[in-house]
Amino acid sequence: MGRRQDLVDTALRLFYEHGIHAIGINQVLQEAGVAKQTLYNHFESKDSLVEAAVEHRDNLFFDWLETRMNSRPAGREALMEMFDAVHDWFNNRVPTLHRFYGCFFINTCGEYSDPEHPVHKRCAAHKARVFELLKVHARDVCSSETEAEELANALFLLKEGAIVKAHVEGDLDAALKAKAIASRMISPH
Amino acid sequence: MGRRQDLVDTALRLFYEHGIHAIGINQVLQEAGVAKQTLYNHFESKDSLVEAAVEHRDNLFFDWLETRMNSRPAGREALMEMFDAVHDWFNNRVPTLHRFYGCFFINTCGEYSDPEHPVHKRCAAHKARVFELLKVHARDVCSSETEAEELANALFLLKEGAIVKAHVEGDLDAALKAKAIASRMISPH
DNA sequence: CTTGAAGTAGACAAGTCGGTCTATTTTTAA
DNA sequence: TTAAAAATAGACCGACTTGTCTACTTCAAG
Repeated sequence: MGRRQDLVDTALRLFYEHGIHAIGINQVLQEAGVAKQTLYNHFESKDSLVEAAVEHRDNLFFDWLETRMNSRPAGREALMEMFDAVHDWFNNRVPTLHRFYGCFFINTCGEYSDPEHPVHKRCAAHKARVFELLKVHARDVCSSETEAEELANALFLLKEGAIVKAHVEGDLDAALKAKAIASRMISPH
Repeated sequence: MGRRQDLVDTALRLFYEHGIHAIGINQVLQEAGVAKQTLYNHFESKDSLVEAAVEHRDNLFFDWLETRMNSRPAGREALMEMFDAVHDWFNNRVPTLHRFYGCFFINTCGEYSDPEHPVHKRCAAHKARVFELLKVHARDVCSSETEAEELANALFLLKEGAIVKAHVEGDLDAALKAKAIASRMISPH
């Protein structure tokens, strides 16, 4: 599989579960079974490993969500599928995404609050990417671009809110509640 | 003001801006201008200082929000005021809450993912408290308890989503967008 | 078979971590 | 005024931090 990917996989898993500053490079190396020099052969610093982990998570998450939404008929059903998908995620039915510890990008921005930091920017880029995916599907049920933008925004806020509620409060049904609210927003009823 | 409160204030400010694991006890001491032994006189460990900081932020935030909502006529206007309040927060017009770095409780749960950890529990308790506040005001515009619960839930998700969008993506109008969506949910139009 | 790249273990550096301890000074109250 | 309480500076502890360096091994391609 390659040492580099081993490092990124292990780093992501540990960073996601415990936060980035709580995890030392030595722990990543030990759990990945890789020598220290190999890490600094592939990455110039811990920060660049962090960036790689964020990028990896971006692809992992986005591809999964896109596939799930595209697996349903275009329009209303595809949009609703997003909530079913994150519901599965919250309830640990998506091994690809690891156990649920909230949103890795939200958590990471909590540790990199400076919006100009490369890591923060990458997290923002991920959210923008997901928002675009939502907009694509929103257009299928809206008669104008403005309307699609507004619907995508509403669904996005509900989804983010559900992630937070599920993680902070441990509400495993947060996604279903968000879905019920979203359902009323998408015509036709 | 008391050394204890100096420590809690300083710790909260630093934890909020940089994350908890990124801030060492020595930095808190230096910026608070307090000796190390004094800290361990008031707190038995860093973790208990963290708990105190979370508790302090809970009161700071809740009292502020409650006051703002209660300053408006009961019902629809009080509910809408929540979005204006967080809009001011996002745009750094609430000195009490410091500069905006997202939600301290969400960020903190990103570093304390174990739901049984006292710090995580305190964050969950804060969110539950805010939810109850929302429910109180939702009852004023709803004809049944079930309806009030559902409305409060929708507004809560929109608010949490807006916080995330404002912080991660730097969208300073996220609260106003959430408000527009919420507005359509509250009868009478 | 050889050569060079890639990986290994582990010592090492310079600094920080949370936390303890001592010895001294300041503050508070009787 | 005096005695107790609280705060101070700073040494110290062992463990851990990111990152560098050396010396040795594994492995693949020509």
